Amino acid sequence: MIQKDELSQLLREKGYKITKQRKAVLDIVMEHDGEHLSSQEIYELVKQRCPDVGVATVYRTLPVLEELGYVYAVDLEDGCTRYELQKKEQIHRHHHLLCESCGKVTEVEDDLLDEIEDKVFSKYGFTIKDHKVKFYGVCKDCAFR
Amino acid sequence: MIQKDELSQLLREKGYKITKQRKAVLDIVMEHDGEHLSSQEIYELVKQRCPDVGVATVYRTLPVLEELGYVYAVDLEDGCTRYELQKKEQIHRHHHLLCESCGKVTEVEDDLLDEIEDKVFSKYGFTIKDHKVKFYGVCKDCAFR
DNA sequence: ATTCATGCAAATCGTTTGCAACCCA
DNA sequence: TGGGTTGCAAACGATTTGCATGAAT
Repeated sequence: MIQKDELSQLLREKGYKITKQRKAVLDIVMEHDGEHLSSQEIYELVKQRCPDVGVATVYRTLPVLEELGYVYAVDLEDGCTRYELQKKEQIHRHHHLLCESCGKVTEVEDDLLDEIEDKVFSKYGFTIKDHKVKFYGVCKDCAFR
Repeated sequence: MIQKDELSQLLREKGYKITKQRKAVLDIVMEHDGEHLSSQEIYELVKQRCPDVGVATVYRTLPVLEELGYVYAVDLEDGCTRYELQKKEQIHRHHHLLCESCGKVTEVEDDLLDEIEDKVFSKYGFTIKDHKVKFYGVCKDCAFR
């Protein structure tokens, strides 16, 4: 598939070697678009398909995929690192809504941070490349209980 | 001091007992206003003053102080939970700028999220109570290297 | 042939927990 | 008194590391 060739190329560009383990990890993450799998969960899914893959390899692969722009880490406050597929079209990652009542996590595609990012640059001289935004509150379903 | 009496009252209201350990932890955090001490660092500072305080107590106290509104946790991506003094006047906590070059952390007092918070409510029915915002990029000093 | 990547197991490290002793209310 | 709190040490769990083997270039 096209994706695979792209992965090979990106790996090559950064001086990384092309291995079946790296392809396997990317496959799993791509097949779970829209989810926030933890490193452990990714490991277990990879393991189902390639039983001879070790945990360490998965833990070493994820940051590589992040560097290549395939995934990014999210912290959903449950004590582990989770990863999401990075959509190509998006420059910035999206925001997350964390419901304090039911724990549900909702994605917000709207960015809307341009104003504050401009202000941050003019006031602090800080050039923003990316952001992580989490909102805490109560989701629609829980509001009526 | 006034603060101490206030702590006692808040603890009492929540059904917690007033102990010298809890006062000691709050003292340390208040004396380090503007810093982002890790739980471990807070423990060490408390320990200097009260050598008989255990780690577990500090780890159990910090979430209590957070519940009372004295502090809040920040994740500066270095593998540990850090705490900041919550300023009374502020409704929301402030944002953080993380320089990818020198690692410096800068605070941004401006909130400027009203627009997006309104939009999130009207679009998702999600009632926002608080937020955590981190910006990644390059600070002024590093921009010229 | 080199160099980097892997699997395994042991090691790390921040944080949590069980429990008997303790102390505040 | 009685139940929340504490200190200690052991337990935990996610992640990392050392190292010999194995695969990619």
